[in-house]
Amino acid sequence: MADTPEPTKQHLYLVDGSSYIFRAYHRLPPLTDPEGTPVGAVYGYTTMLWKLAADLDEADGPTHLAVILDAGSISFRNDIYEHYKANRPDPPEDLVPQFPLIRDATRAFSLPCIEEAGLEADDLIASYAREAQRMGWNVTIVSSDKDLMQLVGEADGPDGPARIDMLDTMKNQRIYLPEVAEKFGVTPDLVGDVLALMGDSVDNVPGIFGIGPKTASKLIAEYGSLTAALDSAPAMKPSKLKERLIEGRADAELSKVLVTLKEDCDLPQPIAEMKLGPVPPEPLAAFLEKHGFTSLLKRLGAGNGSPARKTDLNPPKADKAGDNGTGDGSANRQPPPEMPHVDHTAYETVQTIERLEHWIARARAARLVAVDTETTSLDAMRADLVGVSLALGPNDACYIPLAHGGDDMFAQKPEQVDKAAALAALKPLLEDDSVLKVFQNGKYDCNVLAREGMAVAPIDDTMVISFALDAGRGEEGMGGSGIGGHGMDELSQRHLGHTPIAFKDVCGTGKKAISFGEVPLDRATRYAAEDADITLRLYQTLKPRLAEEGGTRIYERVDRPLIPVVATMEREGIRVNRARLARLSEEFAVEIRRLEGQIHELAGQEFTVGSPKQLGEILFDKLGYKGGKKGKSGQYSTDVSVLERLATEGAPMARKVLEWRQLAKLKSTYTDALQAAINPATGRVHTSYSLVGAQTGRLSSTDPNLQNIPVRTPIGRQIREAFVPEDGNVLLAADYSQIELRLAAHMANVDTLKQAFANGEDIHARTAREMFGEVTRDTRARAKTINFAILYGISRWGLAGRLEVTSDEAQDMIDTYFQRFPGIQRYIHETLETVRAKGYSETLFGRKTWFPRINSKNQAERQGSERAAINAPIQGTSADIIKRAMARMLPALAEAGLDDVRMLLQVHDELVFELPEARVEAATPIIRRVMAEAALPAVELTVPLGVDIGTGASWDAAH
DNA sequence: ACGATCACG
DNA sequence: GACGTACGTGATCGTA
Repeated sequence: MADTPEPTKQHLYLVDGSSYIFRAYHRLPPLTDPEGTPVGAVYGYTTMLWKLAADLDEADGPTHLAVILDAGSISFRNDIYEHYKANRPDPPEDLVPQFPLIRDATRAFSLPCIEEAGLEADDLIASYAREAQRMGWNVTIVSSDKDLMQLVGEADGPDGPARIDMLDTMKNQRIYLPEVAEKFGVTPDLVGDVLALMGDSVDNVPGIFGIGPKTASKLIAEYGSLTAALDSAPAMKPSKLKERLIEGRADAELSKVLVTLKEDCDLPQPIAEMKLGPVPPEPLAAFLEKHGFTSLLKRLGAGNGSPARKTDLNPPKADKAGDNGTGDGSANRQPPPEMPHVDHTAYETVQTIERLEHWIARARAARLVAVDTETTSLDAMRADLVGVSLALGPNDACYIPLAHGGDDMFAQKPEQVDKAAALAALKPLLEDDSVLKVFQNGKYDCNVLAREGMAVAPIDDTMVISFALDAGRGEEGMGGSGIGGHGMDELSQRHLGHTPIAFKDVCGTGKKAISFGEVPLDRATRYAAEDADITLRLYQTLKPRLAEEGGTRIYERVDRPLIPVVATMEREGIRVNRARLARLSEEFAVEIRRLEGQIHELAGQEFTVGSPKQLGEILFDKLGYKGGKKGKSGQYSTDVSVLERLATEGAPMARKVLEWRQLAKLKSTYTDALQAAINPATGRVHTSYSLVGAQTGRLSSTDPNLQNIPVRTPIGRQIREAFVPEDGNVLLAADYSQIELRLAAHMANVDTLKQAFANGEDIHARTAREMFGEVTRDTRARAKTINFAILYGISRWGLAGRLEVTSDEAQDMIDTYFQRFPGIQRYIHETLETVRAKGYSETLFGRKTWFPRINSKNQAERQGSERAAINAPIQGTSADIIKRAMARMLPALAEAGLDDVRMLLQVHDELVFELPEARVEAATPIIRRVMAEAALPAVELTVPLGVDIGTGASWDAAH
């Protein structure tokens, strides 16, 4: 900054090389260099160094810089505690050869690289940081290791305060006191105490068992230190926590020693030698050349100089040498062309109709515009439109507020274009056939805009593109959100190296959350325009990959056409009979209370029946039933299989609990929740389908989930009776019969099974005949189990458990199956070979599912991936087929003049329609044909696809 | 926030 | 030598 006092303060950057490389490895695609050496992590590391070196001259950039590495896996901490870091898995195979390359890369930049046997990088960093601080320098630690957060803060130096902060280059985030407080709830000097209580499973620091981050922060904040907390334990009121603190004291004290950084190491190299200057280009060029980092090489050449001279590297525009080249998700690809950094100040707030017309005209001319809507709710059927943002190029984006300032008619509202006028102006653009609208999760925006009277088309969707390219590649533990690693924040992080403004930072969370319409326009613009900006950047990054990586077929022919179809289904919704649900709720409540009384009586005490923990203790400890098995959580298992067994062994309580559970489930999950889900405006229930929720390509359904409405028991089926058509209409349910087994027969080319399907046989009976020689209730049921086991990737023990036979007998059955149905074994083998080699499986229509853990050294993990990989092509092909049917269905019906047939629901192999009773006869053959022929012409199956159709006055009756 | 449980294909 | 055993989902509850 111009007003920075001279001379500039010295600023030491300490790069935690070891931790960076691990994170870069997991975040970046598996690039290889021309010789086939894996270099993805090294590439990430190199771009980061580049950027840091280029920041010399920046206001807060480095004047001095060093990379600190771990010398080995053993440190002085192992003398204190032999298990320290003992549960670290070996690094992945393709990361190992990259470790030495880190030193090469650092040397190529002519930067000092420091390591010391017996010391961890953290200790060296701590010692250097403190020394620099004593000299009055500022220090930035480039790492996200939480242990290092202990160092953050200011100390008095010889000429004013000297500050230590951290920089997380993967998240592009500075870490200072507020960030530490947010993570640990305490000041940095107490971070070690928190860590000592909570432990660290990655480093195998024990902590105190049963105390996690939340409890640890609370205790330390409350008592002021670890010692004080431990000392206060005996005086606490009796509780689990008190016991744990007393029993775990030694563990905590040991942990404290382990997490405390050694700040007085001898410094292997003087700090003065870390001065950052122009980087000599020759060694760097040689390194970049050797590993095929051509885009960096080009940048080096074009800049005609070193990365340490920022001005040499960059075009005149505000284009810093970028952290946006941190990977693009595919092997052996060039990083995308450079994009300028996201610049929030470049965005325009559109507040007049003239400026709006200007943007619309530019969008028309560009023929491509990224669009994002801001609303009051995540539920597209209840959301009110608050504003729209548009992006035409990087940093070339605007936000058009439409309803900021709340509902209060008299409140002072910010200047904004009249909503009706703005929408009228936008409508022709959004409906223009010749202008492509790009969204991130466009189904949502299209539904919101549809409710404003707009049929937005054509559209592209970066989330759906990402799914076509990278299903299964997302981070672990992303399930549940329904977007499986394809959300905007993850994509931006992964492909652009940029962390967008978080919604919660704009609107807050919990009770203090405000609606987007309450957000001041400047902040709203930064957030909203950034979303459109990023969507456009993602599109430019991801779209080219479709063609390069064979994703076009699945995206253009299956997933993309489905977006408006599913959007329409969501808007249709389905009618439910509220009174009927309410009556069921009441009946269930009565029965639940009755059962609860009986259960308490049998237990001889009151307890929470819904608590598996308490129930287990009652059954196995108090009542003394045998065979209680505790899982890894130390709890008895009380699931159906356990309770069924107890019931047959004569435990009356078990049967009662099973009934209680069934009713409690039906009431809370269905009869109560469905009533609450009825949309007051439409009187119907509108689920939300995720197009990217299931890695195999299936849809998933949330809010509410209408894909798991009970059907298997008579009592549960009563809930289906509450799903009804409008007066004069009927519901029609059409489902594929045994589609996955049929596909398995085709894909594994099993003649016996194919013939059985061609002849319309009962496939489980046929299997029973082949395997056991005769068809009885029992053999058919066993055959059915075995058929499913095959689809899911069989193991002798798994089958043995289900059939209640020994694992030897199960093995015999598996052998027999493979013998009677040759082809299955070969299919399994070949599928696994391909997945191991390529990393992904493919459906008949070319949908990829990635299995990053298929070659894991962890056997359980690997075998899990293997089973999933056997199933994915079958489940995924089935999903492709019904999706193709859905995309064709309404046009086919309309062509026959049946435009009053509404498609409402999809349940994996079933479609549910609502139509006038008089249309059933005409619609049935069309629906059957579209579904049965959905694979054609792309794939000619060697088995017929059977479709069962029924109609009725409720979903239950339609089956 | 997470595990246990259970609803579906 | 031990591990832990069927694929894919989402909602609810109790516990922490």
